[in-house]
Amino acid sequence: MPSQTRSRTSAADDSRDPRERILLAAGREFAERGYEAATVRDICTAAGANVAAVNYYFGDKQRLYIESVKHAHEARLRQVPQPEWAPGTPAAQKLRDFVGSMLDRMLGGDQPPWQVRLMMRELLQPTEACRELVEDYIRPHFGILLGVLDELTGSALPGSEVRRLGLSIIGQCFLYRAAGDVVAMLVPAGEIDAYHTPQAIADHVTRFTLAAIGAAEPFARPGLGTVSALESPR
Amino acid sequence: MPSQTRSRTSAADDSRDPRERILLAAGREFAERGYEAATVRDICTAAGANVAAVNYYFGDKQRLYIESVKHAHEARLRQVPQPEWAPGTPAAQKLRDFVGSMLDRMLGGDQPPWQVRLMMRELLQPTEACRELVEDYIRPHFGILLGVLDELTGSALPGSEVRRLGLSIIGQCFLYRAAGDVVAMLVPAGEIDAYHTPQAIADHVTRFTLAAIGAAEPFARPGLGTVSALESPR
DNA sequence: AATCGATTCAAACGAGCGTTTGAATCCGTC
DNA sequence: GACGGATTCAAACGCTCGTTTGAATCGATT
Repeated sequence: MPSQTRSRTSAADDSRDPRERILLAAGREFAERGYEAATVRDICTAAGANVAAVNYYFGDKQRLYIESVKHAHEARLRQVPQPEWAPGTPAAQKLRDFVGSMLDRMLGGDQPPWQVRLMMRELLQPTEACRELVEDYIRPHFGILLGVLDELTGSALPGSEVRRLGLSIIGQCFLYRAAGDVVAMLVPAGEIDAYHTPQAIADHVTRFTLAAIGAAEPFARPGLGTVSALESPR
Repeated sequence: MPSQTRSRTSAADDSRDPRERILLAAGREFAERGYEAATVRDICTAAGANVAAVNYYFGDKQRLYIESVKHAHEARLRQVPQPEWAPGTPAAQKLRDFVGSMLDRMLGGDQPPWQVRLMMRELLQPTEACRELVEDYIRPHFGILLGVLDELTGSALPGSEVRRLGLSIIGQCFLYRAAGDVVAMLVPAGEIDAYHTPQAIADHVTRFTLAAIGAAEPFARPGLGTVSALESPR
């Protein structure tokens, strides 16, 4: 008899280890449908394994979920390492690199988006796997960003302020990942391809941030005042 | 026999109309657990109604879901109308008002957060109810923001640029709503209450945006250059 | 070739789900 | 007070889910 009807999903599925195959299929399924809606039957079918394999290898569905989140997270870390900067790299360049790689990681087409989608679910509605994800993955990245911002502002700002700057940057990128469908509804049809690619967004976010910090020219020089103070023209 | 064991949830539940009660309970349940995990039995128990009431009034679970999303959306529109500005109000003031009311709507404690949470689910993983939500609720608000930004920049920027500015502002606020739990993990414990209240965030986002546009002082005046320039230490 | 633990399998179990049913109850109308 | 439609109810139906079971199969070791 044939070993199994495989070749159900992508090419990476003929991994020798069935445990690995199930983890992959589970990640995809959980990412696409969510924890409740995903069924172990569908996962096992996609992995070319028997229904009982989940319980044999992972105990139960919940542990499979946690393992698949970790697995996707580790795969992502391997795929997109943080950029290394030569000493003397301008801080503005570092910021552009950081934002660009973050957006690539979130939206980039060179890797399947389901891994990020799975992690996104965790961030939006934290379960058990979330804290681990934050400590291992998010916080170190956030720390790098804070370092760049601190350098960029000449260490003139208190930590709390730098953190808020960092969150402002992440928020701008995050919107495209989390609510990309809605963004696509809000801007004219042809504009997405021209002005909302990862590259274009990275340029915009970097320029926006540099201008706010005072390390680049502002977007406009309107004659309209602030709330109470007045601005000094060039 | 007693009419029913009510008083299960909040005070607004003794609405005379059972249909209304079910809609309210369904909104809360769907917001908290998601569509799949929420059960009509729990919803009906919370609403003080019989299980069959859902099918009697709404046909099936999916139609109940769509109705509850619409219901939450309409209630929100009634609760938080867009601020009106007297003629001559400075654009910077309008921006602050807009951001503040958006954050209040998203995070504010004066109204139950489950309505926004329910709508958030729709934005993140659009279903049938999403397009309607965008057209009726999101797009008009976005239009107001674009108007303020256009005024703020003296109509000097093309529409595509203004839209990206608008998305940058929304993204900064959106992060706190969608990933608030993670934000709380990333900043020191005591800092949330001091620097990440709706008021404080609104001030920060407004200042950040005004600085980027050139309508306020930048956050720092570092000697650090842009990408091509070089930085000079303090 | 026999052995034995590891793995795979088809089949079934029990629970919980959304939904249906048909009778009971309510309530305005005549 | 009898009628009749609207509403409520307890009970059950059919289905799918996660999980379990016990036998069949595999593969290295003796």
